Amino acid sequence: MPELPEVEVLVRHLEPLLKNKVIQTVIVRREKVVQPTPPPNLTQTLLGSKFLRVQRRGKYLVFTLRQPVARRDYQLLGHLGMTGRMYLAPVSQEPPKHVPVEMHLGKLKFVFEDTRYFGRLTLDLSPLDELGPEPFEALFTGEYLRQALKGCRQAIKVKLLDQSLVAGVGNIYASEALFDAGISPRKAGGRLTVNETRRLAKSIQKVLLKAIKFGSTVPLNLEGSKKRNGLFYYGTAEGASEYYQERLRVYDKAGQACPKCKTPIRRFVQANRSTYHCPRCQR
DNA sequence: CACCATGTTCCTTG
DNA sequence: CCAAGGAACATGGT
Repeated sequence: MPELPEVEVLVRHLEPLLKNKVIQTVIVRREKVVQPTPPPNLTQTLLGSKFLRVQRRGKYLVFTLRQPVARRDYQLLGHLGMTGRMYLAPVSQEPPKHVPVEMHLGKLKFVFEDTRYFGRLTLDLSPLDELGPEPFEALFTGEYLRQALKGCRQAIKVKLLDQSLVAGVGNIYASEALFDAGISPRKAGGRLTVNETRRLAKSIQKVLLKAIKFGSTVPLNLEGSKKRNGLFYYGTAEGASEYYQERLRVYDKAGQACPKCKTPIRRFVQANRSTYHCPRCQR
């Protein structure tokens, strides 16, 4: 489940559910997911703490908690990796196969499920220091991109995955944004014209915002116990299939007609990841 | 068995 | 030190 829009939708979903809940039990089943915080350290810190708020920064979830006794506020950092999910469930519910961390909050429990264990739930906030601007903050403009890409010889698609350039864009929305802007994913970052960086900044915002709106509109299945169907990758609840159609325009659509010019969409590999584009619309 | 998968980090090479 | 490329991490789906 994880690029900026998915995390944003999840954060909005979790915020009211977690707010003011007190942690009564912490279960760490996979040390790796919590590191570099030692599990006993994490458990000791969290026990008795109350959730104050849930926010997003890039693809990270930032939980603010309060220890009532010490009267200390602190933050917990979450990341979903490739397959992470976070949701509330009845304490009595049977835990699924891969749940690295679980916290009991009265009759409900906060579940961090992650089949591949690439995600994180830790007290180490240092990854936040490496992040570039949020796509929706005022600083993020075509001019910013132009400056930041100066002298860059790496392909723009690959650069968009660099979280220090912009925070939150991942493999799906990188292809989508470049398609929307009509820019070749192969073009070196430093060779984009002023016009192109302006279009790209706008397209990134447009594509992410559209996805957030989609995720806030459609009934989602955030527990994700069902399989994904490739159209909305964290899965929708029943009866949402009509919304599916136009969500993504090029990602995972190799061989299908480009929505603008009908040329078949192509897939190729950059930096070990799939890129999708229209060879005619994106020069 | 082969290849693919929403992400990040580490190791090598130049 | 920097940039770039590739593999590793771990599990599951097709």
